[in-house]
Amino acid sequence: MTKTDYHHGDLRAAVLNAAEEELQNDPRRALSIRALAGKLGVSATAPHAHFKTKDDLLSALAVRGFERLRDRTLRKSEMATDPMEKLAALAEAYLEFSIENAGLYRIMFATDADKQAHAELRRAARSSYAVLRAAISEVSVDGSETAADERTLAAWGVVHGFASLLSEGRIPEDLVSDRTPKGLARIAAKLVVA
Amino acid sequence: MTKTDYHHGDLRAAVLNAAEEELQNDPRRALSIRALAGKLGVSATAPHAHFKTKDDLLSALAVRGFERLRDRTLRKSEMATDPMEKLAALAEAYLEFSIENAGLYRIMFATDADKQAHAELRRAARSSYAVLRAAISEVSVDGSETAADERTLAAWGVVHGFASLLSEGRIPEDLVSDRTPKGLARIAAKLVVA
DNA sequence: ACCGCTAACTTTGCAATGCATAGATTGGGT
DNA sequence: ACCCAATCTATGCATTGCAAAGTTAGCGGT
Repeated sequence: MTKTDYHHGDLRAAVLNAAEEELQNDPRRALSIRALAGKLGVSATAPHAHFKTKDDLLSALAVRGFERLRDRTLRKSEMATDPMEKLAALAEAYLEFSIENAGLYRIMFATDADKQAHAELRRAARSSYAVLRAAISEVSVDGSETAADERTLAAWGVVHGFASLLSEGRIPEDLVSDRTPKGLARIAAKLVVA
Repeated sequence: MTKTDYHHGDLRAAVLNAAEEELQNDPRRALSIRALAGKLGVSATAPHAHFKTKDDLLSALAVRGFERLRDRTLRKSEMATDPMEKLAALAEAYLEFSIENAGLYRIMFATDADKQAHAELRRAARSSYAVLRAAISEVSVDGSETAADERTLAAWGVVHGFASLLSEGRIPEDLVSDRTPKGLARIAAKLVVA
């Protein structure tokens, strides 16, 4: 922070924080760089110094999201001892995250541009994946490596699918009674482990 | 078609077709009403008469998508007699659709706005769901109704999850050897039916 | 302490876009 | 034959992402 506020201090982080806040308030509304800048009291194009394009901003947000997702699932799964419980806890944490951070989650998996090009983003996504992979390995100690990989992919598929459908309100309430993260996680875990 | 081309004839359908074409050419590029209008040789705001907002256009596209998805999965699954084969065929058709119509698929499940408000869209999505539901029922004749519902949801979750991950290029190739629709469908079907 | 360099920020401008409004055109129903 | 409602055009406006050029200030070397 300087006396005059010509230099913001850490505008990059401030923009990311403001963006997340905006996503919390209105998860489905598209972000606007200019709006964020205005909210922070800087000129409309100031963020451009830190994010060359809007995709860069979205990618940076996605990286944050994957890191949080990893931390959260990891923390929650560590609380369980039984492998099966651990898997269920993982799925539950994943779904909770996708609900509570719906806006961020949407951006994480949005395919608007070539975000998959960002190395850092790939790494962050991988890191989240690894948590799930480890839990699966514990459950299926007898299976082969490729079987575990298939199971991991399937598990991610189910949970991610649930999360997607949930966020779009596309899980009919009359078909599944318990649409809470816990209930859906139970279904997913049962499916994977059986 | 009139002599003078003041009246286009069926601009609504033409816009939808042009949009789909655009999505084929560049599945991740955002649609532009004005660009579509230009492509069709009408004024920039002409489509506005048929689609009050852009969301209406996207919703109409999504409806088309769900109808095609339903037809395609239905046709493909009917070719199989064995219930298990039928399920696998369904999953495969679903994944094929999501790949070949990546742009349309993205819009179908994009949660940019309150598309879930459109009754017609909900009906179309339901219709797709029903096809899967029927196939699941055949597979698990012994289970209870709620079990079948859970399985259906899980099945949709897996397949939709795979499709999403696939479209985002987020299925690591070194983890799963066969990333084709057939290979992934096999994994999904195995998971659901086991 | 001074100076220059560079990153951070502002200003300005442009093009694309969605949308509203008002006006022109046309074909169909009465 | 006539009206009118649907369809399309013309115009204008606000928002947005982005580029280019200028301004400011912190920081390191001398």
